[in-house]
Amino acid sequence: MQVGDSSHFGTTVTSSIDTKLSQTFLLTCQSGSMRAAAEALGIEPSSVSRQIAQLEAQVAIKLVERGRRGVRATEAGRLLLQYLHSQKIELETVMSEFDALRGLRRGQVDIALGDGFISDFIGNALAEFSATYPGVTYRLQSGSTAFVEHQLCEDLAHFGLAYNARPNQGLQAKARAGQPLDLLVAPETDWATLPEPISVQALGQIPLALLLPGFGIGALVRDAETHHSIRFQATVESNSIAVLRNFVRARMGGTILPAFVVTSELADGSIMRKTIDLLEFGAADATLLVRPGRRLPEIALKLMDHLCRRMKAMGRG
Amino acid sequence: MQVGDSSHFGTTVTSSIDTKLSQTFLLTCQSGSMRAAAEALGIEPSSVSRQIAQLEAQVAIKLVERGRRGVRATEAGRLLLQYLHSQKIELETVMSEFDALRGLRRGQVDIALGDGFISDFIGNALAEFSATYPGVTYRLQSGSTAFVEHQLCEDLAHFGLAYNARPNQGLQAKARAGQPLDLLVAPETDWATLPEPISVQALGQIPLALLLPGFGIGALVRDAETHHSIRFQATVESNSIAVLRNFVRARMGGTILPAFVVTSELADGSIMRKTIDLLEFGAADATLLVRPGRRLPEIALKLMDHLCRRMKAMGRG
DNA sequence: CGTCTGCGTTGCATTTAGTGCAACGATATC
DNA sequence: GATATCGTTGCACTAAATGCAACGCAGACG
Repeated sequence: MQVGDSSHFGTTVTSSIDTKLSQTFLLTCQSGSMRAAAEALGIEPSSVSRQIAQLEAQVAIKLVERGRRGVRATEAGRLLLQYLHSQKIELETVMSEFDALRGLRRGQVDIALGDGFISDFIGNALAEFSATYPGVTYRLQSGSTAFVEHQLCEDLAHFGLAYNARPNQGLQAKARAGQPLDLLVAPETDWATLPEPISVQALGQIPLALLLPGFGIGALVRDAETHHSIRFQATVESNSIAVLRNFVRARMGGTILPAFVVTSELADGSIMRKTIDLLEFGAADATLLVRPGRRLPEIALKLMDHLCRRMKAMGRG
Repeated sequence: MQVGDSSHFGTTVTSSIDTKLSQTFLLTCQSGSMRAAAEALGIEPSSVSRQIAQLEAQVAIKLVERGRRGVRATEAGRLLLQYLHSQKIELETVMSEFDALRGLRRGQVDIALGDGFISDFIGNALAEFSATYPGVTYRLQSGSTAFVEHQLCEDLAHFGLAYNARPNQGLQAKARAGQPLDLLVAPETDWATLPEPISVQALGQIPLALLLPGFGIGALVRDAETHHSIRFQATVESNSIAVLRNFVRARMGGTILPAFVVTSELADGSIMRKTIDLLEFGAADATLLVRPGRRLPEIALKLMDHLCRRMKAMGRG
């Protein structure tokens, strides 16, 4: 029995877990295989294997089951993952307090974006915000609405913006802006003189630039086509909002988008909006989602506040 | 503005803090200077300096103020220390759950021991417990009662054993065993026939082996000398309980100790105890202390339970 | 039934980063 | 103002982490 001896133990007791090892372990469990984690980390699979083996030796318990298609966390591994997650949350809190100490001159905000068009919205809203807080890094990940919800539930993003999101899971809508899909056309064209609301039949006569069905908006438009048994003239299909915008400004036809995407063009008069006589287009909205109970960095809160105000300002304008 | 890029940042954003660096930082703040931390870690002061500088670079904020006599944590440093402490607590929880998974075949219990004599008590009580749970490591640190309290308040020990502890601070006494200081003598000697309780005058006639004043018990005895204006015959003074015990068994005289120190000798009849007619000797007790609210590893709880039962069993025996 | 593809693991040569040593600069104390 | 103590920096060196290649293993497929 050893008394007052803190340096010598049976096998080597770790009073703490090495960060590099645990991060590798975390990424491996998330990606499901060592090779995937290795690629993500830009290192060799052998290093991942050794790091995990070393981590297991330190905690003296098996953390992953080596299976046929990759690895799966053991009971102990799940415990450790849970711990690492809580660590990450706590560390974020500390880091945000550091940001506050620095006078908000540094920091990072993770945002999950629904459908591609929102990135344009962010491009505008964020540009303003970024001017106020230079030095802040924004990590934007875009994907489907389901992707946004997943990112939030896993605490991989501080908040998210999604189109037509229903707060099904443990998510809360901080702000919801009615964002009907309108017809956007150039003012000098004949389409600009059509009486509002634009009927479905009239819409069918206009050459349109539409988003691909992979996007929520694109899918919504296609749904309308089938439900009302009409066929739009899709002159252009794209995955880029910029393409649609240029299509309109070139007077080649119209497009169907939420108005806020072209805020600046509406302001300077280069594009005008016209309401469409379709219930499903009018009910669409954009939602700012958060996971309740999560403590966010100060900058993230400020940015959220900024976005909320902006969304409410243009809510139904 | 970067979208979907998570690998490239301004200066290098750390989503987590390197363990080695943070541990060095922690130890440096605790010990008050880099050189002290370096000695404790068995490395050079230059390494400590570099590690802290590196940590500060990673979080991009000054963590310590370099002063004349060592270093002091800055505001940010204190935040980080607080974080590291909570990390340690959470990690201990995880580790204890690992222990549970292993079926309690491994683990570590940190114990703070008041005055040296307690280490003998542990040596006995722990021997039994250790037989039931082999593979468990016990980290025993002994010092003054104040030292024990400090260790507990800083969560450096799971529980503590102290002599004459008053739960002044946020500490709780899990068990308290009356442990009066008795006169211990060999049965075959004349002193064994003295009538109980032994008077102070009679005590003055007996050659005694006493603990050095550095120990709580030793100090208690010396206090009694001054308060009652008597003088004991201190034939032997030592910092070792074993020396005192052997002194008695060699029939050289008596000693003043709590009876539980010589449990086995009392049982086999090689030493006998005699009550002393002194209020301050009778009121002394041993206390098992914990900091309420701290979640302890399962093994620590089991050992505490074991000790509590043992203490109560011999409480006044 | 053998091949083939994916996985994790191991041995060895190389590179990287961490360390020790020594000298230096700064700062309170006497 | 001399001095002792502490943190910092430059440089040579050592130890640890990595990359590369080959291997063992299990399921998929012809």
